Amino acid sequence: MATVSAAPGDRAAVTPAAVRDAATTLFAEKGYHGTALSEVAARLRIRTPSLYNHMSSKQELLAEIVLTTSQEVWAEFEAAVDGRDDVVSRLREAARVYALRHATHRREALIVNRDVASLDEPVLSQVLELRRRHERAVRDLIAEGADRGVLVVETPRVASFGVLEMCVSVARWFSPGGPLTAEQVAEQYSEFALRVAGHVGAPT
Amino acid sequence: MATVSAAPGDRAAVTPAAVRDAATTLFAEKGYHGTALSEVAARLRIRTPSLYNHMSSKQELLAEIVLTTSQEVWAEFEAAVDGRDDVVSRLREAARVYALRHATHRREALIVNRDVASLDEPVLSQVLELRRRHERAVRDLIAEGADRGVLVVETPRVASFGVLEMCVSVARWFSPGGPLTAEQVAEQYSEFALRVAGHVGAPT
DNA sequence: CCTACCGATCGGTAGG
DNA sequence: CCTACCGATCGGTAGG
Repeated sequence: MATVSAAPGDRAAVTPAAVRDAATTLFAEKGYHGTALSEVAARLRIRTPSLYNHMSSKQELLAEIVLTTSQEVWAEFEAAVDGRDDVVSRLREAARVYALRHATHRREALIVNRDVASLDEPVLSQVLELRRRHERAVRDLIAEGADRGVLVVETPRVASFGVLEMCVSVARWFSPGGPLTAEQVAEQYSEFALRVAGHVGAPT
Repeated sequence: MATVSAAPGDRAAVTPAAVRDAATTLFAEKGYHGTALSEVAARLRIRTPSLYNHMSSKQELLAEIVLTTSQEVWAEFEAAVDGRDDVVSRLREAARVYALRHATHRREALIVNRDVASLDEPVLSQVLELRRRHERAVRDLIAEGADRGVLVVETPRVASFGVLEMCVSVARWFSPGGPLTAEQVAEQYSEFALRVAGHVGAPT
């Protein structure tokens, strides 16, 4: 979805998805509070009040972007670990899909990490709950690996933050036009994750 | 410095440092554009126009916070690697001081990473130059270690972003009231950095 | 999809 | 350090 009808030189055909896409680009670039709805409208070549034919408020735009992203993150985690019994390969895949998402959905990732505190309730609580669930699942994975002796960490909680936040930060430096594809970066990061978690024999 | 005269129940004695400290807390919490100067003033129990006895603009507050922090990061890096010839111990110390800073200067770190794009020129360029210098220095460290065979990485650039951004993210989860001290976290993160960089024998 | 317009709030100044 | 006040801009509504 998305980007389709938000192309700079595009004509008419504004849709809710186009408004959301324009908002996503601008929120990612300038932040939620740093973006005026007049800028979103200008990007779509319409006047500010016309936006209200496609959305109900600025806050709703933010809520949709952040909640959808957070739900997808959790769904991708579940799909990644599903059917794998080896804790190391579960961690590897969890890190891979998380890093991959942050390379392929950079705008959404930047918004989630920058503007989550600007959300109104009840969406804020829903998003924080999804985030906690993901953090806990990764922490449990690392703790289990440590118990079984296949991972070596001092503090599972610290290692899980190290792993997760490292993946998140891909959104801050990755460029689709760069020398590496999103998949290649995700592959390297899944390896980094195992190294941070002290996977024996991980180097090389 | 700082926090001293910004205590909630405090009386009078507003200084430039107190204004900057109150702004640092609020910018970190709500973002630069999400913070009104009236909130900074309220925190100091004065009226908004009185702030102008201690600063010249909201933008100047941001510029001071971000530029000072960026300069300190570079100075700390130089001090950390100074006098060490072993590339592994240089990387370890660089990661340690960077992680330590992000545990001890959480507010400033959050502002730098969230609101750097809101800076006016010429400060924006100065800050980006300092950041590039730091990134390049760490990348060179990892590349040198790979050349000498003491580190094993696929792409030094990717590994250096992994290491640096992992350290940065300490600001997003560390709590001074938690079970670990800033120094203990920094120690674990310096170990993570060596693991990511494929330091042979790093696990355990 | 538009023009016209709203109250609220913003950063900042005047002038003491 | 204050009150009084400024122009600009914000998100959003009325009404077509």
